[in-house]
Amino acid sequence: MENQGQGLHARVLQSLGPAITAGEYPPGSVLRTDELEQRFDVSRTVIREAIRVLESMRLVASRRRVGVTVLPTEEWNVYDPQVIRWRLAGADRPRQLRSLTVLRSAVEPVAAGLAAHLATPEQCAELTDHALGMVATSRGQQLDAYLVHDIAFHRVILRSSGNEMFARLGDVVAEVLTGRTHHQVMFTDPDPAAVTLHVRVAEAVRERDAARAEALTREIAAGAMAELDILAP
Amino acid sequence: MENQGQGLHARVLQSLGPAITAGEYPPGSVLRTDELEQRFDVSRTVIREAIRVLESMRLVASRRRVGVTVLPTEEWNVYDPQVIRWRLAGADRPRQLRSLTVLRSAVEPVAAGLAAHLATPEQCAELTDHALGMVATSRGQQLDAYLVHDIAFHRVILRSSGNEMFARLGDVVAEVLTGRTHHQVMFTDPDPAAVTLHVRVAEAVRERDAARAEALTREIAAGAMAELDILAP
DNA sequence: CGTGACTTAAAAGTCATACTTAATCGCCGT
DNA sequence: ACGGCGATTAAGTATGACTTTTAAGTCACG
Repeated sequence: MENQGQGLHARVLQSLGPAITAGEYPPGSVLRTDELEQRFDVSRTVIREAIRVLESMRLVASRRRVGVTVLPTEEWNVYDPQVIRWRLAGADRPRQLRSLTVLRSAVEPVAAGLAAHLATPEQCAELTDHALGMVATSRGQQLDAYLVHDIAFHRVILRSSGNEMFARLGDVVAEVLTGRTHHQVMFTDPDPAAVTLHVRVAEAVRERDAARAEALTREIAAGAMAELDILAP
Repeated sequence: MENQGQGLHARVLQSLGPAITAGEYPPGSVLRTDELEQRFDVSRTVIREAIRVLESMRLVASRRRVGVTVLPTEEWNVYDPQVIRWRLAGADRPRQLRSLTVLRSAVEPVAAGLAAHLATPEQCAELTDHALGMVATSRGQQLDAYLVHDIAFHRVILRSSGNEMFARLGDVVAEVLTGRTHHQVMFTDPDPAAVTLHVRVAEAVRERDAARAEALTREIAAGAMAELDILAP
């Protein structure tokens, strides 16, 4: 029996998860375990484990005598990294990207303000390094190298905030930035204004100027929103 | 075989989840399925399903020949509502409450600003109703009634923002507010200043004044932070 | 003495099957 | 028309046999 993933349940999950989040099964649709058993040619055990996981993500609900019903979008655990990844890979990627960018615009400025208070000298150094890295790679089609620094920069900010909820958004930001680079203005170099803002945020944090760090990060966020044509107040 | 919950796997989950998030099993500890089988007196099937769910929450990782190892805190899906509930019920409730309050302070002002743009007339009405409800119940030990309006108010703001990520934080805010009422200043009536701020937020949203709605909500958040002695910039 | 290839065994993963439980549907009687 | 009651269906649970991965121990060889 050949296997490709890290377990059969994972394989089933990687098939059902994207399908559900993509809306292939509209809310209210019913899946039956024995049907899935046949479709994936695996045992009951495997299907049930996959279902349990989908259930914990609130993508589906399992009820006796009726089957596994797909839940409406409002029920989904949209903060589950797995769900985020599936949705970003699927059809409503644009919508998802907007949602996440708005979330970023709320969180990152506050995180930067906290980082200005709490960042260790090492973190300040990392921040500066990556900001300078962004400058160095901001011209001449080095978008991938630029992206690495950009992601790292925002990750450090979020981690330095000392708030675990913020820190855990690092992956989300990484996905958003990656998505942006690879699916939008692939050809043009990054906006020089944005690059400068990053350098100045690093400065502000180093100088423990929370208000300035926050304000500057808010400008970066505004830029990101503008790129996606999101209404900016 | 007697059952109390909605399924045996749920019962196991409700026992293991809180234990792990409370730090009863330090990171790196190993659980073996057959040991758990005996401990809970259930079949492998049930244990495995519970493990799969814990795994999807990144509380544990299962590896062959070694067992189910508890992951360090940084790995946990701290946005999973279930995980949040477990942690709020456990030992590091205070820490968790702080993290969540900081998150609120970042998100809610932005949500309020968006709500000012997007709230429907019905939502504006709900907002006003609940704000007035807060006023009406703000004096004379009617804390439970007050709490209901407070929660509803913040829920409407988050939903009106038109951002699904924000909307899904409604439950979190509800937990935080409930926790605050039931575990802190249970005896004193709510701060009149906070009550007034809610009324004014409702006004600002109704008048489509995004900047004012955001600023006022920021004041509410600052108050919540102050209650928990969180450094305010 | 070290190192690399080989063996072993422990624990998770999978499967098949039998059985239990709960809830929906429809029949039947009032 | 309606309400209860049994039949039926699909999920839930239990169990035992078997497979796969892999840490760890062993042994021979350099």
